[in-house]
This record gives sequence, C-alpha cells and structure tokens, in this order.
Amino acid sequence: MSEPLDPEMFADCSPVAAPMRIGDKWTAKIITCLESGPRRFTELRVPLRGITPKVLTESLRALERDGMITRTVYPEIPARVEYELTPLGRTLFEPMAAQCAWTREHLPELLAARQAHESAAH
Amino acid sequence: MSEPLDPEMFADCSPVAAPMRIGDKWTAKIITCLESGPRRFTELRVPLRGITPKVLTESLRALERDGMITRTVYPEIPARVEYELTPLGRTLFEPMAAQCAWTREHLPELLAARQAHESAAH
DNA sequence: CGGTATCCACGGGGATACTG
DNA sequence: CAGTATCCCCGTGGATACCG
Repeated sequence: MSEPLDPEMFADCSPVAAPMRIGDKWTAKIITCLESGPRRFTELRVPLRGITPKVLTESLRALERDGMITRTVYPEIPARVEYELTPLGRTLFEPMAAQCAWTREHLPELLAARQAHESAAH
Repeated sequence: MSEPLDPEMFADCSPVAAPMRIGDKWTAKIITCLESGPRRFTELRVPLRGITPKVLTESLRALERDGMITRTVYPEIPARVEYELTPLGRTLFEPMAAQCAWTREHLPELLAARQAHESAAH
C-alpha cells in the first residue's frame, strides 16, 4: 500500500509509450471520419470544421507514416486522392471506444465536481 | 459505406468531449503513481523525473478541480500533504488500460510501418 | 516540505495566399 | 481538387529562484 514509488517507473516509456498522436486535437476525429470507408481530402474538411489544409495534411501524413491509413492517388483529371484506414488503424477504435465510454459514464460527475469547486472558491 | 459525412458530426463535442487532460504529458503518470495509495508531493516528484514543482502543482490542482483526486493537509510541523485518488479518479484506469493494451499489442506494427516509411523515403 | 513567482522556449495549430 | 508556402499566435511545459 505504501511502499516507496519506483524511481524507474517511467524510465523506458518516455519517448515510445505515447508515439501516437491520438491525444492531439484532430487525429481521433479523422479516424472517426474514416470509419465508414475511404474519404477524400475535401470531404474530410467538412465535418472537421475549420481545420486548415496544412494541419489536415500534417495529420494525414503522420497517420500514414505510422501505418494507420493509406493514401491512394487515382490518375484522373483532376486527380482524386483517397484516404483509408488500414487494419492496424481500425484497431484504434478499441481504445477510442473506451475513452468515449468513460466520458459517457462519468462526465456528469466530473462536471459536478468542477461546479462544486467553482462554488467553493466563490 | 459512402454516404456523405455529417457536417455536424463533431458539432457538440468540441469543448466538452475532451475535458480531461489525460492526453497531456504528465497526468496519466500521476494517476499511475497514486494507484497504490496516497502519496506526498515530494514522493511524486521521484518517478516523475524532472517535473518542475510548478507543473506538478498545476496538474494536481486540475485533477482536484475535476474530482479525480483529493488533497489533504495534515496539521503537523512541517505540514504533510497527501494526494489520493477518488473513486471517480480510479475509473480512469479502465480507458488507460485500453491504451496500454493497444500499445502492447500494436506498437511493433506501428514502429515497423515507420521504419518502412523511412526506408522508402531513403 | 510543499509549494509560489517569474520568465522563457518551443511547437502545435491557425490565417492567408498561392499552385500544379 | 488537393494540396504548399509563409508567417504568426499562444499555451504547455521548463528553468530558476525564492518563501512560509
């Protein structure tokens, strides 16, 4: 119960344990948008209200590098580009669902605690 | 499969769906440190290599505001302060475990994809 | 011991304009 | 259509020093 904390607890997980940018502002939303099938660049920009092309490109490239999505260019005119989740990318839905479940179940408690704290500080 | 994306998909979840700073640099580690029982400020600083007192204080205060931990001051000399997870705080272990499970299972694939990408870009 | 007070660096993200 | 190219803001987190 009260043994001292291991000083090396997090020694190895610094650079590698959080290599995915799932905690950033856009990635989880992008993954969600791709759940129902391949999507085009401009198509993604619609629900992703106000994301700039630069940021969307960066996010997609990062996901591609990590093997989460594929980028396919169809040689038409004008060119069509489609982004699609890989099987690996689809495994992200599990932890994402856990996050959503937590929020669904416990967000009211969190908000209540925040309210109570605000009142106490009056 | 290819119906247009709902433009309002994320309309309501912007400010409230990610109210927890679990994705930040330190919070998940702090929660982990508190799993085995209450801990003191200085005690937490040991495994949290290089966290500054300012940042640790900010993180703890945020968790306290959200009802995840309690802060108890014992009127001794010198004063002793203990941080402890609330029942609500303990519910965070579920989504955190899902994250860890994902990393354990899929990190090698991610790393391999990254390697392959690096080679391809030569 | 358990913080606070300042100051500062960095990088994610945004705004805007332009292009093959 | 699917991006690039610049420039810029701001918030997280770090460094350092000091305090009740």
